Order: sequence, then structure tokens, then C-alpha cells
Amino acid sequence: MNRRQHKASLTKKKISDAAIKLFEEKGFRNVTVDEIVQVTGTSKGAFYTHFKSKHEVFFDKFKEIDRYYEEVLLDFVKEEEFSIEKLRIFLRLQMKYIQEDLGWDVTRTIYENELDPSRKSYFLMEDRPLYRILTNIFDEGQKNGEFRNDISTEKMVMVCLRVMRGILYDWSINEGAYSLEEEQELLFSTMINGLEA
Amino acid sequence: MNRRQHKASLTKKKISDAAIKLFEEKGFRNVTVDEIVQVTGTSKGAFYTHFKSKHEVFFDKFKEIDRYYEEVLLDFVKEEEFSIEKLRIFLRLQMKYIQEDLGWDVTRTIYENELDPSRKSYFLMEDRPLYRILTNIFDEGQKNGEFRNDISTEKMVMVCLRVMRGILYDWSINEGAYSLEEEQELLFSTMINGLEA
DNA sequence: ATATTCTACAGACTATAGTCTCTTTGTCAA
DNA sequence: TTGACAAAGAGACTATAGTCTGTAGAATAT
Repeated sequence: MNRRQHKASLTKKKISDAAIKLFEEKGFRNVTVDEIVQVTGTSKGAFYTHFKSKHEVFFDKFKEIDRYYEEVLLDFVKEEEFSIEKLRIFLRLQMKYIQEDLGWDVTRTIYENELDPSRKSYFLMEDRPLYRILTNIFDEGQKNGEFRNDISTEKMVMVCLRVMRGILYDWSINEGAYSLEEEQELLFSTMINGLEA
Repeated sequence: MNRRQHKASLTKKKISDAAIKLFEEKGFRNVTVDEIVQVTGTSKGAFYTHFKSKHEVFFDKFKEIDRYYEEVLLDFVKEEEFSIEKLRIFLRLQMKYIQEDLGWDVTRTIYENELDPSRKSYFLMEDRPLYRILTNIFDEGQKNGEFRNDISTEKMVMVCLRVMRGILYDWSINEGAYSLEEEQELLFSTMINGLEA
């Protein structure tokens, strides 16, 4: 990385840090790009060379989510004997993390971004770690007879993803008004119930 | 209704009709309010006296959805002996209707609107016919022992709504790329499985 | 060392949803 | 009938995300 690239990456980080801080303080919608640009002493040009949109500032946050799933949550899950328990715990911790560390405004913003066809989708990237994690769990659980055998792993992953999206979307439109950690239990246990062998 | 109100309602209808037609032709995001105003020969002032936002033009469409659920779908369901079958058929027909009559762009637009905290939410209106319909089905099914008795009807309705939102959100971000009518089957049957007594 | 090219950035500009103010005209009370 | 009021509408204006164009100076080639 030469001097120029280095300086550029500093600018990107400066913008990103300031933006995320402002979003946390005032909420995503109440922060303007002009404001971000102003407090960082940069410019529209700088902002949009580093980010495709105001939403995209979250992209790093998003990669962070997946890293957290892989590095932290998988550890908690590893020791469990049964795949069903792995799944249950993974989902609970995931919801807890989203509630406590991301918060509903970030979640809402990410969910909103996905609905805009002109913007890059993170949910539809096929190689998301989340998908691998779920695939592994279902695969293993199906092999040792815990999950139904009449449905492919892919389909079970799809079911699981849609249920997750359902509760996270619902939580977002409710502006985080209920405890995700508590409410997830019934929903996911119903789903797991329906997927058990 | 006096002459003035009559004329006003004509204007509203003119705007609404033209807008929906344009949305169908070009997609919601590719139609501007200026364009709607121009083709109807009205003005911004007229538009915004009748609609709180561009999204709100769908409000009527939304009421139409619920009317359809109540008037058409309930008829198909009435004859069924088992509540579980009623639920299954209702959900299938609902998805079929959304796929064929509304389309993913309208669905996406409605789902997007809900994510904006500054706008009126339709999903959170407690007296939506949809909620009554689901409550009735679960209530009846619980009484005759088809559904689990350890969960309240309200909670089962919540589970069902979240699953519905999950698949519709997912279908929206996929830009309607798969058949809702086909894909709903596995998801809802899994859920019903988990709710059966 | 000099010329050339490229890239990060500045900031003016555009597109568009939504607001504000002013005007017109129907309604209603006296 | 007339005067006050209100509501529907016209259209200028604002706020803000995103685009476009030009430039300085760093990298690179000769």
C-alpha cells in the first residue's frame, strides 16, 4: 500500500467512524451526508468514492455481523451434542447479539437497504458465512437423524432464513418495542418442531 | 357530499388511478410525483392534500387486500371441516393472490413503507381484518383440539404473521424471482407442523 | 528529470420527495 | 345577498441523496 492508498484508507475510516457514531447518536435517518462530510472536513466527492450510498456505510458493520457469528457464536455451539441444540442456541445468541449490539435502527436500515433493487444486496450473496453455518448444522443434524430426511438441507436453510427475516423485519417495524431474545423462542421452537424428524 | 367534496373526490380518484397505472407500467420507484401530477393535470398541492406520501397512494390497495381476504378467501375456506385445513388453504390462496394480483413491486413498496418510522403503518393497526381471520381460525382449531393448547391464540397469530412477513419480505428482495405459491407450502407446513397438537 | 496518467477529492449541480404560502371558489350564517 | 370562513388546489421553495466535472498531486513511464 503506497502513500496515496494509505491516505485514502484513512479518509475512508474517518468518514466511516464519524458516520457510525452519528447514526448511533441520532438515528440513521436523522443524519445527512452533508453533515458527515462537514464534521469530517471532507466532501461529497470523498464520501461517494468510498461508499456507493449512505446505506453502504453499514457494509463493514455487516461483515462484522458475520464475523461475530463465525468466531464467537460458533464457539458457544461447538460443545453441544445435538444439532438441534446447536441450532437453538445459535439462533438465541444471534438474536441477543442483534438486539444488544446492533439495535433496531441498524437492523431496520439494513433491512431497508435490501428492499432497494438499485443497491447491492448483502442477503443474497450466496457465500455468506451465515448460510454455511446453517447448512452445516442442518447437514449434521440430518445425518444423525435429528432433522427430517424428506427435505433437502438447502430447503431447511431457506425455511430458517425466512423465519429469521420474518422476526427481524417485524422487530424493525415495531421499532424494537419487544425483546427479541424472548420472542424468538416460541417462533424458532415452532419451526424446529416442524423440522424435527 | 356537496359539490366541493364531490369534485375533490374526483381529483383524488384521478390521481390515484393514474398513479397506480403508472406504477404498474414503470415500477413504483420509476414514477415521480411530478409525473403523476403532470399527466393528471393537477399539482403537488392537490397530490399532497389527498395523500400523505407517494407510498400512501397504496393505502387503498391495502384496504383492498384485506377486503379480498375477508370476502373472497374466507368463502373458499368456510366449507372445510378442519381448522388446520382452513389455515393451510387460506395461506395458500393469500400467497397466490399476492403473487398474481399484487405482484412483487407493490408488495415491496408496502414492505418498504412499513420500515419508515415517520410514515403511517398498516401492519400495526390492531384491527386489521387479517388479524381477526387468523385469530378465529386458531381459536376454533384450538377449541377442537387441532392446535396446541399451551400457547395462546394471540401468540400463534404472532408466529403466523412473522412467518408470513418472512416469506413476503424474502420474495420482495428477490424481486419476485420464485413462485410464492410453490415456496409457501414448505414454510407454512413446517410452521403448522410445529403448532399442531 | 520530465512528461503522462491516474486517483482521491472538492464542490457545483441534478433529481425528486415533501413543505409552505397564496389564491380561488364553494359553503354557510346572518 | 353578502361577508366570513374553509377547503381544494397551484406552484414556488426546501431538504437531501446522489452525480458530474474539474484539479492537485502522487505514481509511473521514458
